[in-house]
Amino acid sequence: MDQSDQAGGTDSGSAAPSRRKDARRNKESLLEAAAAVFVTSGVDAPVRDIATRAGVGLGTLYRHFPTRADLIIGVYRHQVDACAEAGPALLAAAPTPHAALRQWIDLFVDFLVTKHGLAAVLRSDQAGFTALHDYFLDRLVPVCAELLDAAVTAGEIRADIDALTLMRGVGNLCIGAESDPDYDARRLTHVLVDGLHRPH
Amino acid sequence: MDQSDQAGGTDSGSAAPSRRKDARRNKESLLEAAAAVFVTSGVDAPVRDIATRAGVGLGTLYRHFPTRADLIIGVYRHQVDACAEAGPALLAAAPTPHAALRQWIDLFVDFLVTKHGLAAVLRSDQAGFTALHDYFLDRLVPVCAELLDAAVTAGEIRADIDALTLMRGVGNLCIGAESDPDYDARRLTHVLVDGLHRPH
DNA sequence: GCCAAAGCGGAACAGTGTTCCGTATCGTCA
DNA sequence: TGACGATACGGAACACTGTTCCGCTTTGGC
Repeated sequence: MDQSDQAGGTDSGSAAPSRRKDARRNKESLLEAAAAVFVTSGVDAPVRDIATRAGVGLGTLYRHFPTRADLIIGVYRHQVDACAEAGPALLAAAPTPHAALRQWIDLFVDFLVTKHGLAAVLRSDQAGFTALHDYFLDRLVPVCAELLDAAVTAGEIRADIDALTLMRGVGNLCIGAESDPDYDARRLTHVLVDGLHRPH
Repeated sequence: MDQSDQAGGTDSGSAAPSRRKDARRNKESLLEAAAAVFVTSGVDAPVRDIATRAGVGLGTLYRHFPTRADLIIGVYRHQVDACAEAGPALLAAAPTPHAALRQWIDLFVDFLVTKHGLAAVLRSDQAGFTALHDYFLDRLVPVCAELLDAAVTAGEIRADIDALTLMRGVGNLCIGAESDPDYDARRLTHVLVDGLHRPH
């Protein structure tokens, strides 16, 4: 897992990196610790565990990441961005837009099901998680919309499901997949995507 | 909402109703209070709220319902049973097994999306919720399997999705539907069920 | 080296689930 | 009817978690 410059340059809009070296180092430690703890205990892991592993106090954690969502975004931003960027490439390479959509959704599903509890928390209505929700949606929905539009234009699929709804559906289908070998989220998302096909 | 004899006769396997009138009355009060609180605050409502509304102590609540899942089952048992019983009737009445399946799933979806947070907790991996999970599955999966089998036998749908997987998928698609008017769980489940159609 | 600004740590608070046990109530039997 | 054992009651107390707050420390610029 690589998040070597989360605290650094490419922050989209948020606060500039601190001038103080210790602050930058702590933020880095927190991201590393969070990534490790997320793997073992899921994204719901106690905040204290993360602070302890990072060797910082709770106040420090909360200053750098006011909500758990900020921490999760920090840890997974790179992977989400990579997924977003894969969309146009797939569209160019795949035989049909529908095939591209299917492959892109596979990518998204693979990402989600390997992050213990992420799909669930993405769906959470708890206050404070809207930032997480919004980040994922801002980044991925436009890509999904592009693929969807292409498939609609090609006459491959029905037009009454918008990108947001589809993304939420796919995200929901991934909930719990990581902790239950009998539940095949990938196959179900395939069925869902198949169901988009124009009835004829 | 009617749960007038939850404490009474048709308990499948669990403890016999208490000989003491106060105990029976308290159990009844708790079910009523829980039903009311679930409507306003969701199935995640604080246990204390339920005990307070029922006018009993926490110990009493926990004695009658050792886990939140037991309480939820108590409150919704009748509706789950009704849904289960509707399956064969639909199969007999609908023009095709696939149509029956679709209607039955609509029934299930309507039930879930009107119970604030139920779908989410159904999917929860937290210890103690397995009883809830199991109750729903024990009751509904056989019905779903019957509908599914009929549709497969009729050659209407693919055979590689089992009832359990489908039920989980549908349940997942319902998560969050009650709190977000833009998310159309019913339509998505239709797409999913459409996707079951044999590719030709 | 000095100092204001920035950041740090963790105690303290608040909300929740869960346990436990002294006390009150019930149903029964003499 | 009165007494007695079984049953159930209530809520204080504990454990765990998220979140806030503030006195103290460290840093970087002068």
